[in-house]
Amino acid sequence: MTRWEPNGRGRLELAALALYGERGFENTTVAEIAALAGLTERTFFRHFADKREVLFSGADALHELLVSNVAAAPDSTGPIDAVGAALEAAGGLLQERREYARRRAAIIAANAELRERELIKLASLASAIADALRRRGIADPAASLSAEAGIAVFRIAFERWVDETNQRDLPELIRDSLDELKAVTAGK
Amino acid sequence: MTRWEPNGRGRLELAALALYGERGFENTTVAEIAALAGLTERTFFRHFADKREVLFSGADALHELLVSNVAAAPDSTGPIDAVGAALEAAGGLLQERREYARRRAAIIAANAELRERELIKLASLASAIADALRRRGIADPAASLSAEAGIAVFRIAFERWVDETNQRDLPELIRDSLDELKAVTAGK
DNA sequence: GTCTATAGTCCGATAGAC
DNA sequence: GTCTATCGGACTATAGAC
Repeated sequence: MTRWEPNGRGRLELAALALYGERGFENTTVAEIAALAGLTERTFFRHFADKREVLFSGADALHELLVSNVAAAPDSTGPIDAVGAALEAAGGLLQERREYARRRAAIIAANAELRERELIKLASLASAIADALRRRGIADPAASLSAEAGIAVFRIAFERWVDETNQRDLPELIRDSLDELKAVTAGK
Repeated sequence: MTRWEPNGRGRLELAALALYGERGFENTTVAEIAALAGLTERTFFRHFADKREVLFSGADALHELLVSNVAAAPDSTGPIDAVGAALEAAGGLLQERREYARRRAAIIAANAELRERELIKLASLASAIADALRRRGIADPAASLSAEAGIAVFRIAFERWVDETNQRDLPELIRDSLDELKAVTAGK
């Protein structure tokens, strides 16, 4: 027997997702999330640096997956395609949790502070991808540009994916989005 | 004679820049900024929605300049080049206020909350540019991608520009950065 | 686990410009 | 009179200090 119910962190994440979804991020207090998870406010802040971070702790796994996939691409693959392939693989994982991803996306889209946090997470992702490209021998600014362009491609594909009307899979949308970027920059 | 010194808003902006620069964003209270400007905390929040916004109110002018420049490009110009030309023109304006721009950039770079705010401003800029492209008859996702890619190009050029060691002008760096993106997406 | 500083909101009051 | 800029004080919640 343990003194506490297990997985307090996970319970806090679930409680936050539920309350943010029901009544919105702004109309939810940390005390309410903690109470729903059977914990105290203080414990919430031990697990998460702030009220927003509770929605973003899963991002680390995605982060590492992307970096290792960029590193694992064949030597002959150019930077933008190495990034594209890594994004498609990550998109495959998100595809499997589509309902969760869409609920979370709706919560974030509804609040400016959460959108800010999401953008800085994506920026740090771009920075990590650029590092991985540099380790492949790609010089700057090509490394930074490929990473940033890749993130832009991902964002636009993701937006289309969460659109109710769109039934296509995320990896497919990512591939199309990258192709479209190539067409645009080629002056088509 | 007026009851108040004129231009309270401008005084608040100057006071904030000075204090954020001296002691950092986190170690500055709104009350201190207001006191330095000869106003009260309450008045600060009438002008600016929050403590960060005081650094970003100049962004609106840049916003409109970019949108009108995208709209003004010749019909024959493709989307990515219309965006590129608009960014170069905006870069020319920043070039004229280099010292101010660099002081402000250093303050923002030193604080995560300020970086978040900057990213969301750039995202809204990208969205406005995409709108302008759509008004030129560019369909999505080409419009969104051109706008987002343009912002990525701008960010990377701007980073290089604020680098002490780099003596090149911002418009020139923007042009180079766009050329580099074209090379990367062409598979070079 | 308690205490506290500070961001940010709300209601209202006041004073000058037009 | 209307409009706009200022100030006062009380209030809640976040987030960090102790």
